[in-house]
Amino acid sequence: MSESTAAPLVPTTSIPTPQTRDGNASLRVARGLREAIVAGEYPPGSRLRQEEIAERFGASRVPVREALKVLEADGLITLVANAGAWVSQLTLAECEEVYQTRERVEPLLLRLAAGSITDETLDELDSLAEAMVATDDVEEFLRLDRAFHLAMYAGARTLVLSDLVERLWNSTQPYRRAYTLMIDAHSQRIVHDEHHMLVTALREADVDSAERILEGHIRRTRRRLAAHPQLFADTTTDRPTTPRQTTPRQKGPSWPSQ
Amino acid sequence: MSESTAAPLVPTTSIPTPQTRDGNASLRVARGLREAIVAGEYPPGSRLRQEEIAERFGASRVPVREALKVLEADGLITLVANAGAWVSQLTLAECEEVYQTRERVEPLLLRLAAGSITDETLDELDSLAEAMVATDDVEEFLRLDRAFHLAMYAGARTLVLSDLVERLWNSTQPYRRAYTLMIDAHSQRIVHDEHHMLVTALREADVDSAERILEGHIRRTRRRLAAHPQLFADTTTDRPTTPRQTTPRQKGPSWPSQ
DNA sequence: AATCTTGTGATTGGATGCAATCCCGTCTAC
DNA sequence: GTAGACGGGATTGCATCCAATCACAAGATT
Repeated sequence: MSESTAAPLVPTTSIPTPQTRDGNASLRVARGLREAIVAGEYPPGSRLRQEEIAERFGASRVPVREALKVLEADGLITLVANAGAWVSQLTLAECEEVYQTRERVEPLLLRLAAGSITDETLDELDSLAEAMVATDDVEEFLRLDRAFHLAMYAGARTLVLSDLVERLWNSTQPYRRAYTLMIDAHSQRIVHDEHHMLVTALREADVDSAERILEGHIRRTRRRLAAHPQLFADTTTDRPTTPRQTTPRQKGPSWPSQ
Repeated sequence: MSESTAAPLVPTTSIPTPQTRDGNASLRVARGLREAIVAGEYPPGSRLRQEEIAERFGASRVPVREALKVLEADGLITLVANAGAWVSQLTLAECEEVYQTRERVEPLLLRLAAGSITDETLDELDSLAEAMVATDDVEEFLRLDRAFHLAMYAGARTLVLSDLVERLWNSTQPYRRAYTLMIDAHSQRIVHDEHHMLVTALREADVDSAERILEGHIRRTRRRLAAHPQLFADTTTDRPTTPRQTTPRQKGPSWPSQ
């Protein structure tokens, strides 16, 4: 490239600041990497190399490391000092913990949001629930499910709580995906009924019922997940049978302790 | 490569690594700064300068920035791009949000911990509750209150949930402190009674009652806080009456949006 | 033959330096 | 007297560079 300039110094790869704009690089990396993990691009246990991520997002390793700290706090990845970063692997117990937390927290968020749910929102919820029945694409199903729940909560003028709920959703997304892949028609029908009952309760402005239905909905999902322990990291085997290839099954705790 | 090391270069400034040890600096900074904020050393609204923190903890600005990211995720501080970091200021609404979340989440954690509470723990809880009545030092009171609750939860073999509860405690600590300063004898007596009832319920292994008592305990504290809105940042005045001296009241949202 | 030791390559952690941006006191205009 | 503009100084954001640590493979010893 580039003989036009006599001085071959200054490599600069043509553009001086290709994407330094956009305000702040670490935010961009955190957002993008979070999306990629939630989308399943990096499955649980994947090793995340700083330089690879840096190159992918057109940044240096410094903002990447800041983003990794954020994602660790999100519970999405696990950092081990001087060793590296891995996408978090949840044990069944940890996943149930997150779901039990959701059972308590999401009904509250729904209550806080219920007041400002409009008729248009209710119609939108109905069509989302319908679309979930119609599709048989797993990714589409997951997207619709997430959209359904977040649409219910959209009216809440909260920051802390909606943030928390989104984190809880993100950290369990891989397991919802794995489970959805093996879901049967019967369970799918139940999910649909529960969603429909939720919209009905909301339409009648019966917040107490809506809370209870939502709690039961999450609890049933948790129970169904618990019936498939093979989806999770095994707690019994401390020494991994797989001698750690590119993905050391458990380099540190699957969830950072602090 | 090279010769047999005839050259005694290597300045090494006497001590090779004065405090590089200790594993990792950003963890040390995050821990120390969190303690300092929770201890009230930096009140809400304080500006946090990277270089000052770096010097305080004997590190450079890079690990400090990583620590700031972690504390932002904790909800303890608020980062604004290209502007700086401030200790988070909660509005009354945000503080109530956190308390409502605690009302739902802490009873669950108590339930999960209840199974492994020993008699010694119960005695310890009793003495902590007694000590709270005895003292009239605010900091001591806060420390004991925190110790009481965390001791109840100590037996829970959870990581996500206990982490979450600790974060919720930390982010509301300044307001508990401000409130405790103006607490009357009557309210203090109620707190003591609730703590005593909690221990009693736990001693009788009545988890359902314990959950309800704990929920009511937190709710009553929230109500008392709400009766003192002057403790919080004001939502009505968008332009701060105080023209921002060292502490710009609201540079961005008091809680990071993502 | 199995285990311990040693050394090399790869990866992470942290310090320094520089460009971009913002804060804030001061000045100007109405 | 109040609101807006402006420029110096301070502070943040990021890239590069170097040291420290770890993983892993080859060799030596019992």
